[in-house]
Amino acid sequence: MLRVRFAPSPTGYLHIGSARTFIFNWLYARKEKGTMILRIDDTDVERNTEASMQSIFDGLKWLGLDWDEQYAQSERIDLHRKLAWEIFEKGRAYRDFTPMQSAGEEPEPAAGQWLFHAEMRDLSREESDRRAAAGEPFVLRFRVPREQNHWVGFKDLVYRKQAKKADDIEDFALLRSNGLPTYHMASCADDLDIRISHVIRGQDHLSNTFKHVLIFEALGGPVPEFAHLPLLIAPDGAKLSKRKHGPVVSVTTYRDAGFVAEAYVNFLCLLGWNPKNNQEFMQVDEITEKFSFEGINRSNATVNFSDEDAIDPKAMWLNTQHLRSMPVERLAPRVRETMERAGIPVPEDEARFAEIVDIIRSRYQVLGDFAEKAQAYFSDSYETTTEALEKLDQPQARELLREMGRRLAETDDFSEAHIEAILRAVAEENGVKAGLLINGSRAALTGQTVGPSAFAVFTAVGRQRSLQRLAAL
RNA sequence: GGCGCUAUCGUCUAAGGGUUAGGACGAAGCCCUCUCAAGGCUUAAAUACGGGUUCGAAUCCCGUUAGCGCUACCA
Repeated sequence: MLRVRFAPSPTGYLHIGSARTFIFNWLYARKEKGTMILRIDDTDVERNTEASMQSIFDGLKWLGLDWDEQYAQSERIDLHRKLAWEIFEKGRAYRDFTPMQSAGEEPEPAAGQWLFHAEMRDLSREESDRRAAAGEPFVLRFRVPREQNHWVGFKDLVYRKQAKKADDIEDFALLRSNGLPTYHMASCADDLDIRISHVIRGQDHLSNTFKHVLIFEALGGPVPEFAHLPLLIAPDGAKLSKRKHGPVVSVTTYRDAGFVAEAYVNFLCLLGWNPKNNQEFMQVDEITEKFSFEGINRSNATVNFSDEDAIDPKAMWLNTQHLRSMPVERLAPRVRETMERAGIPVPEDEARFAEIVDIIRSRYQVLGDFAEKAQAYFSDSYETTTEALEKLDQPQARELLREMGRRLAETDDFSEAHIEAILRAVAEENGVKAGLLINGSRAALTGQTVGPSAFAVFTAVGRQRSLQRLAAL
C-alpha cells in the first residue's frame, strides 16, 4: 500500500518549495492510488506559531489539492520517546551528559570533525543509569557503527544509489536534554508508525537520510523508499529564504497576484520535473497521469523573479493560458469573488455572468484584471480613457454611432452577426470605413480602446447598456 | 574544513556515444487583424574548464572550478 506524506514545520508561511514538495507527493499518491498524508512537524515548540499553521492550511487549501489523513507530531511525542528508548535498550543509543554548547562558542575544536564524545559513548550502562537517576541532564545519541569500513546506503528514486561511510556520520541526537525528540527521531518514528512507504522531500534532506536509514534499521522496521527533489533557488543562486528574498517565496504572493491555482500548480511542477514530451501547459489530471520520478532532474531550479517583478514570467504565461482555457464555470466563481472584493457589482445570474467572463477573459492575465479593467462590462461607473475619447472625436464618429444605436433599438436581434451587419451598413451608407465605427463602438461602450472584438463587446455589455451609451454620445 | 549532491541558451528544460544540440518562457522582427491580446512564421541565445576512454563525447571516467546541501540538544 502506497503511503506518502507532506510534513511541513509551522515556523513560517507556506513556502513555494514546500508547496512543490506537497504537490509532488500528492501527484504520486493520486497516480498510484495511494494515501496522501499531511503531518505537521511541530516538535520545535519554541518556533511554532499559530499564524504559520494558518498560512500552511490557507496555502494548501488554495492549491485545491486534498489529503486523506492528518497528524500532528506534537501529539505523538510519547511514541517518539518510546521508540528512542527502544533504540537505547538495544544498545544502539547512549546518554551523552556533555553540557550543551552555549551560543557564540566555537561549535567544535578545529582538530578534525566532530563525531562523538568517546567517554560518553563508552560510559557503562550502570554509570549512565546512575547519573541519569541523579538528575544529570543528557542528550540521547544514536550509536553510529564505528567498525572499519561500515557503509550506510540507500537507493534514491531520483538521485540513484547513495552510500556513505559511517565514519562520516556523527552520533546524532535522538532526544534532547529537555526530553523532546529531535527532528530525526520524530520523523522516523512517525514514518514507521504511520507506515509511510515513500518519503518524498527536498534534497536538503539527502544527507540526513543516512541517519534515518540507521534509525529505521535500529528500530527493525522497514526502510521506506526515498525520493529527493532538487531545491528551488533564487536568481542570485542562494536558497530561497524568507528572510533574504521576502514574500516572493510565499505561495500567497502568487495567490494575491491573481493566479488561478491550476496555473501555479502547473508552474511548480515544471520546476525540476518534465513529462519528456515538451508539453508544458497541462491540467492537473494530465500531470498526474504523466508523473514519474524518471522525469525529475537532479539540479536545483531557479525561480525567476526580480526586484521589479516577483512573478516568474513563465508562471505568468501559464496563468494566461489557464485563465483563457479553463472551463468558464470554474473560473466564474473566482472572478465573482474578485469583483465582490473590489466592490464591483456583478449580475446575480450565473449564466449571464459566465457569458461575460468568457468574452472578456482572453485579454486578461490575472484575476485582478477583471476588477481593474472590466468595470464597464458590469456597471455604469467607469473611466473613459483619453485614447477612447480620441476615437470618439473622429469626424462623424459620434453621430454615426448614435445612428447605429437608433437602428439597433429598432430590432430585438442582438446577435454579434446582426450587430455587425448594422454597423457595416451604417458605415457603407455614409461612406466611412467600418473601422471608424468598430473602434468607436468599443470606445463608446467600454471607455477603452482595447478589448474583445467590438461585436462581442456589444453582447458582453448587453443590449440595454449598449443602447444607453450610444444614445448618450 | 569534512562529507554529499549538482553543472546544456538569461530562466525552465530535451537529447543518457553519432542530431545543423530540440522545445517553452522572455527578447527582437514579420504575418494575421476592428483595437489589444491570442495565433502563425522567423531571428538572436547554451553543453563551466582541463584531461582521458572511443572511429566518434553534452552524454562514460578522472581532475579543477563554481553553486547548493548536511555537518545543532532547528526542521
